[in-house]
Amino acid sequence: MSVAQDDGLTRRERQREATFEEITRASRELLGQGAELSLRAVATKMGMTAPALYRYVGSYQELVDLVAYEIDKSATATFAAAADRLPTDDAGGRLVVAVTEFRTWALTNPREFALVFANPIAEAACVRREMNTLACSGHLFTDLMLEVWHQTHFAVPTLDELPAAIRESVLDPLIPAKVEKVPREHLGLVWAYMQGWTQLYGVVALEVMGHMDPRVIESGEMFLDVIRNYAPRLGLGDEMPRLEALMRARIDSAAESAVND
Amino acid sequence: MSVAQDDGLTRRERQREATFEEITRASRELLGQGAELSLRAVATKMGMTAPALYRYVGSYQELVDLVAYEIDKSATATFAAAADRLPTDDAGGRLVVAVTEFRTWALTNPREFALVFANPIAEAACVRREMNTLACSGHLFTDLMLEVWHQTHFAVPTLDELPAAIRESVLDPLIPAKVEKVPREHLGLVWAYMQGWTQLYGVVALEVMGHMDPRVIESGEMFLDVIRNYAPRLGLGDEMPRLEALMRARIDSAAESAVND
DNA sequence: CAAATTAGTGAAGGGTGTTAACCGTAAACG
DNA sequence: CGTTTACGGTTAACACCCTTCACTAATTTG
Repeated sequence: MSVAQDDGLTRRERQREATFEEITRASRELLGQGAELSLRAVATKMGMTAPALYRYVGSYQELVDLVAYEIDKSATATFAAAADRLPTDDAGGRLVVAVTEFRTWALTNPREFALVFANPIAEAACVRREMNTLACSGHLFTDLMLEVWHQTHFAVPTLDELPAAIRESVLDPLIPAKVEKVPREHLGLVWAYMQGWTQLYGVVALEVMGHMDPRVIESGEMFLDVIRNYAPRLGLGDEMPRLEALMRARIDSAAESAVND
Repeated sequence: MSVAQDDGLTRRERQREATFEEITRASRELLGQGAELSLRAVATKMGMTAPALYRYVGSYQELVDLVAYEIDKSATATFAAAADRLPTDDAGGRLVVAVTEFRTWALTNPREFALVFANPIAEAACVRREMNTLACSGHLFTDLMLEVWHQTHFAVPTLDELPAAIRESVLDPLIPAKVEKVPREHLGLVWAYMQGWTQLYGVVALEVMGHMDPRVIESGEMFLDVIRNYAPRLGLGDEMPRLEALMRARIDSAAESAVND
């Protein structure tokens, strides 16, 4: 027996899946309440003993990777939700609202951010189950930028304008962007995406790590400045005043809800 | 007695100073050979036992802060040395060469970089002895940028053009830049510096953390692109071809010496 | 029903930071 | 000068940490 239930999973498999879910849940609770992420703490929080966790993860690092992936997935969902509060014909608005949400999330959950985006070890190990489930924040931002390109048709460099190393990279991108729909002559779009990600990651990481005047961080002006300077490359220069208003609204409302925590 | 020697330090104080020096030396050796930085490891490397270190640092975190500060100091010296290989009248060259050296150092010593620039805890604790010895990489880059401004007199926003939060921050800067010599109406320079630091930190941190296509990192094109896009704000737009050649030379020579390690 | 896989246990080894009690020796004081 | 203090080190111990091993009870499988 054990052939199937309604979802094709045997009873044990379902239980195992539930345990995985509980592991990430317990881990995120720990992280959220400022505690260290440790095998023992997670295990005891689940009413288990530490060695038992080795039935599910091969090492401590694997646990970290697992929850990092799960955090990325759920955080990305909130970014997407923010974008979806705007109509689909406002690609620029959707993009800036999503990146603003990214910044707010990072500043509110610095440990989670560090785990996912500043963990030098995690990287290559992003290979548990449904890695191909197109979650991962990267996908979202590339998709939103692609939407913008479809609407503004901003200029992208041609392939032979690109440096050789970049050309290689955009022709065979590692970070799986949805480039299948992009015609080959417009693949410079991927380069624009890399530039944008660099800008976004840079300012957010700097703010989260705190290597900047706290007053500047709190105001969000540096973040806005970076976006403001980058937006023209996406053909959003004219729209910037409206987009900036959108972002400021979200920054302020985030600051408000931060005071009553 | 014990009043003085030639340097006003008593024998014990000199010995203590030497021990501090040995602590940072041992720590950096450990870091350099890929080991973890731990109190025990440092102690045994010095022929001591772990609790003895508590006569010098109050906690593990304090040890980390100590070596972070020392690393920053010595790394900054190498950046300055790179700049000093160019004549003083080439302020632009000196700046781009220094930041290129910064990037190379970061990629070559990722652990050290993470310790100094991605340690969320270190920050406020940067207060051991000669913190006021104007080392800290921040000082160097502000000085080099100030040189550039003296030569190109690039445009900086006036105080009332700045957002309120930024105005406060440049009028009373936390990161102690050499702003005493800057007349009040040109204090927008500090804002330009903050922007530049954001750009530099962003791309370098992204490269070090590895959240980018390795081929792009290896080529250095993203780093060059960031500098290229920022340079015009410093009045270095016309000089960019020459400056880019300078940087490429340093990037390539660094890549060469990396293959035979 | 018997066999095999699974998910858990407890004990143990080796690592970490940290505190406490103790002890020579070098400096400071009368 | 001798006495006292303070400094710089020790060992022992505690409380964590990751990890492995041997073992057991239950569940699935043939």
